Amino acid sequence: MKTDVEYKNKDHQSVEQVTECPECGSRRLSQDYDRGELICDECGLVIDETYIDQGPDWRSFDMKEEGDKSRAGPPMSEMMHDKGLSTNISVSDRDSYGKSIPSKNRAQIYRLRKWQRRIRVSSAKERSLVSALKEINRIASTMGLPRNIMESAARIYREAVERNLIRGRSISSVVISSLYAASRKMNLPRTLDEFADATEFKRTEIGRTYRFLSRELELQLKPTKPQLYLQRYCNELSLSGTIRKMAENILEDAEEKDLISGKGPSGLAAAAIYIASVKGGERRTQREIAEIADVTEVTVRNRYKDLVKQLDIEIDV
DNA sequence: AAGACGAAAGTGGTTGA
DNA sequence: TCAACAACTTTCGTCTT
Repeated sequence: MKTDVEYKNKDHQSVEQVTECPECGSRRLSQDYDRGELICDECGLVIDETYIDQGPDWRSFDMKEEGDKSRAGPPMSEMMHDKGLSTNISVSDRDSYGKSIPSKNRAQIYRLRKWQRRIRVSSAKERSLVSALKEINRIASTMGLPRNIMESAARIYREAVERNLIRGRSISSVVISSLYAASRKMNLPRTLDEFADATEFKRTEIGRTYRFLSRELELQLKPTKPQLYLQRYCNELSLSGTIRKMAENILEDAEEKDLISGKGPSGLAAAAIYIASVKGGERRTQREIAEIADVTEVTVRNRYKDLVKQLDIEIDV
């Protein structure tokens, strides 16, 4: 909870200057843009969770080009109801040369603008889409979900609207379920409980709507792998990459022996972390881990006893 | 005193008749 | 709609460090 705070950068100015790992001094850092993280190759420490790709957004095809393309205007985004592509007529009464427009034409321009607005946000569908996208943005921000999840959720929501799946359901329940689905799709899952806590909906409601969306849109998401929780939990417990790797191996073995399916993934992740933390000499109590993973100590206990027994792990407590 | 342990009863959700 | 069911939780007394 305390040690890795120094490495996180709140303001992005200083982010680029990080060239070596504060933990082991290695200069081999890699950027995981999908997760928005800067990670040390040697020890696996997450140096910055909010790393942003500041490179050019296009490949360049020769050396000359490299310098000048760089960032070229806002990217097309699912987060804008028109994907950021529509035209807007300026509000000033000037033409493109900056000369003022004769007053006899002003009325015409005004009408143009009016119609432009109407075309842009035309139907009721469009208008509700705008508010839904705002809602996605709001919830994702409070939960600290990265941009790609928002984009993905927006895509799922759009699809749901197009297929008329909203009928009989509240917009916000579909919004939240889209976010939940997106978080799983992007391999950065949050539990239903986490979404329930961040919103006014109950877990069951979100789950129900999610299953509905999943079926109708054929999202085909596989059950959440416990491994996907390791990164986040280990971070919050200030555990090193070595421990995370150990826990990952344990879960990998468990997966091969078919001990995973049917069990709650967060409980399994918690148990694997507990075993790894004890064996790797960075012990955390069952309670600490249970708290982070949002399960009880008893569950951590039961899962880890299972794993130890079935995988023949020796462990001295 | 804190942590780990495990038994037993309770909870909320799924499934299948 | 109801009962069986599995996973997980709550609670609590006991043992270990």
